[in-house]
Amino acid sequence: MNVILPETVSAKKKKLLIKELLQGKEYATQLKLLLKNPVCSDGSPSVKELVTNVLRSFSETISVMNSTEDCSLDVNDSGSLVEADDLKSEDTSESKKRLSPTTKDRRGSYKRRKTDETRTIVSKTIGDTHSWRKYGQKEILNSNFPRSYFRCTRKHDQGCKATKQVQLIEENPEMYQITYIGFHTCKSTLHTPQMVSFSEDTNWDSILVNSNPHSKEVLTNYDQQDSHVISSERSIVKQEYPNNDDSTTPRSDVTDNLLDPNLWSDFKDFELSKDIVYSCTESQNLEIDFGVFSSDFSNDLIYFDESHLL
DNA sequence: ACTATTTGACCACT
DNA sequence: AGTGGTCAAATAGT
Repeated sequence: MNVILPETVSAKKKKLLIKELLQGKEYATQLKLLLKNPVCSDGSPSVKELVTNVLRSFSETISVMNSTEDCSLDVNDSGSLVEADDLKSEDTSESKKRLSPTTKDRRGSYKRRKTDETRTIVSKTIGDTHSWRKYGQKEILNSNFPRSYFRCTRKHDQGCKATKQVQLIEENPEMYQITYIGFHTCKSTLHTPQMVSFSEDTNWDSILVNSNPHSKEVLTNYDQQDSHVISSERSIVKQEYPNNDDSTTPRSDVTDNLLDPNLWSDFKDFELSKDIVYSCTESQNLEIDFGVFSSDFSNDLIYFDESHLL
């Protein structure tokens, strides 16, 4: 495990993060012992309780790390943190709308953000609780489906840098691969981002987490009716759907399916939802590598390489 | 040179 | 009027 905390993370937060990680490690250790010696009826916590605690610790940790965003911080091109307000001041919408005759047309003058945080999900729908504006569509080489580019509608008034790219998956045109780039710094969200929470009623048999330092992909499956198969090389998902009559009409344009309030009412950037495959890459604020953490609940196997912790 | 990504202008819809 | 899609053009990256 390789956690690099930036200078801008306060000592208090660092303390909190370390506390949570240590707690999670403790729970994982207990779990390991319990799995080694399953006949323990001495009042020690159950596997379910321990797994809940481990996941809660991770969720809490990531929530705290994400909360650095709340300080209106963002990352500029050189990788250093800047105030979101500064971004706002340099990008006022109305002043740019009409170019003066002397102003050069700045179309295409952009900086490609190679190191921004990206999260890739696979979903049947492309809508979410954020408001997006489509700004481009392009035929992509070696793909039958065009890629659509969306930006946050708050980009100009709040300097929100979040963008997403949507593309139908070649191997499964029923599913969209959605790549979120950058975090929302706008205040258009309905509630504060929250990590996935696991209740006592969580169906553990239906959850599979498989992550390694190379693929960094997390597959979640809350719906037992669905069957996901994922390749760690690419985000390919093969899925059997619940009876769905419109499955015979492939969608060629992602705008057909922008908003589905019922399906997406609970979806936020960092919330796991039904039918979603998450693939997280590098973080702009924190460089996190959870090392080797794999679990197979069906076989009662769990492996967490804690040597990476130190 | 080529592809991917973004911009700004324009337009349709509500 | 506000919102959001389309599209040609500009530019970054390889």
